[in-house]
Amino acid sequence: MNGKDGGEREMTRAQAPAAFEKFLRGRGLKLTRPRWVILEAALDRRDHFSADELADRLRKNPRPVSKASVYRTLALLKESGLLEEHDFGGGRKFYEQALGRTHHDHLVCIGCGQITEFQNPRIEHMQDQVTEREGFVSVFHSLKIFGYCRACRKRGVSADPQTAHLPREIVGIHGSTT
Amino acid sequence: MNGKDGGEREMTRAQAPAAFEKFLRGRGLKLTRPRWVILEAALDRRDHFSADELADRLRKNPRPVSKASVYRTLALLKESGLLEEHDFGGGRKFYEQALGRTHHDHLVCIGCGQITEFQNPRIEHMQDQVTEREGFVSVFHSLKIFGYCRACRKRGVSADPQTAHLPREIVGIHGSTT
DNA sequence: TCTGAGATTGAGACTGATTCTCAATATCAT
DNA sequence: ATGATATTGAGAATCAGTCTCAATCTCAGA
Ligand SMILES: [Mn+2]
Ligand SMILES: [Mn+2]
Ligand SMILES: [Zn+2]
Ligand SMILES: [Zn+2]
Repeated sequence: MNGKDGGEREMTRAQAPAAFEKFLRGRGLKLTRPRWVILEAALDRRDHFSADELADRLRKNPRPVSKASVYRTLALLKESGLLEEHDFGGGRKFYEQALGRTHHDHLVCIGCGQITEFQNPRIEHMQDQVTEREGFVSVFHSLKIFGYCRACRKRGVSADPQTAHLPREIVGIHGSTT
Repeated sequence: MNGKDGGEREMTRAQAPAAFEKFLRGRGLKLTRPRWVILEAALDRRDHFSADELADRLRKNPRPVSKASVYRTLALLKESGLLEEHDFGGGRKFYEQALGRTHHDHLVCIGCGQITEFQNPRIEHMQDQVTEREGFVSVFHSLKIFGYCRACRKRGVSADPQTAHLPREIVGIHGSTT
C-alpha cells in the first residue's frame, strides 16, 4: 500500500511480459493471444487463485480462452518462474505471483479459508540443517499451518482436528513478516 | 530394530484393535469383518501407503474388501487417531500408523520417492511463535521438504526445480531424529 | 438362540479437477 | 506473403475418491 511497494509492484509487472516472452522464445514457443490474456489475468491478481476459477472467468472474456489453454499456460507461467504453484489440499492447485517476491510460507484458516503469509528465517535455517544432516539436497519445500484465524476465533468458529477440512474457497492474503 | 522399539511396537499393535473398537462403539458403529481386515492390513504396514494401493491389494484378498469400504474405513481409522493422513502431492492420499508415534515431518525424494522422517523441536517451537504472533490457533501442520536423497545424488539423479515432480510410487521410510 | 432395528457392504455410477486428442487455426522466421 | 510449426478449443478421457441403494450383516435385547 505504501509508495515503495507500489513502485516495485508496478516495475515487476512491467517486466513480467518481457520475461515470459523471453522464456517462450528460449523454448521455441509462440506468444499467442490466449497466452497474453492469461498472463494479464494472472498479473492482475495479488491473491492465491485456482486454475479452474481463472478458467471459468476467462471463458466468459471478450476474448474467450479455453479451459485447456488456461491450464497449459499456467503450467508455463510456473515453469518460467512468474507464478508459484501451491497445494493447500482439497485437490485443487492454487497459483500466486512469484516474480520479484521472496519465499514465504502459509497459515491456512480451516474456518474461512483465509491465507496468511509469513517468513521466518530461523525456520528456513533449521530446515537447511535438517537436510544437510540427511545428505539431502533441498529443491523446494512447503510449510503450511492449518488452524483458525483470529477472526474465526472471535466468531466462535472451530472444529475438531480429525474432522477439519479446507473450505471450498481460498479467501485472501494477510501479509506478515517475522 | 532394538528391543525397546520392537516391544513398544508390539504393545501398540496389540492395543490398536481395542482402541478402534472403542472408537466405533462411541459412535454407534459396528466392528465388521471388512473393517477388521482393513485394520489388520493397515497395522501390518510400517510405511506410508496409499488408499488405492491398499484397496487394490485387499480386493484380491481371501476375504475380499471393496474399494468403497477401504476408503471409508481408512477415514475412520484416521478419525480414531490410529492413522495419519498425508498429502505428498500427486493427487493421492497416503496413510501411516500414528498410534504410539510422535509427530514428525517429511523429506521427500523427487528422484526415487523415498521418504525420510525427521523431528525438529526448534522448528516446531518457531511455528508456535509464528501462529501466536498472528493470533492463529494451529490445529495441524505439514512441513515437507522435496529434493534429492543421498542415494539419488550418488546415482546422479537430478532435475530442475521447475520441472520436478513426485514419482508415482512412494518408496519407504528412513527414520531420523534431530 | 432368535429377532429386528439399524448399520454396512459392494458394484458400479458418479464427481470434479485436470489432462489428452486432434482437426482447424494462428504465429512468425524467412 | 508463405509455410513449417506451434497452438487452440471442444469434448473425450483420466483417475482418485465419493455416492447410491438394494441386499446383507451386527448385536442388543427378548
Ligand atoms: Mn503466498
Ligand atoms: Mn511419516
Ligand atoms: Zn478464518
Ligand atoms: Zn532418492
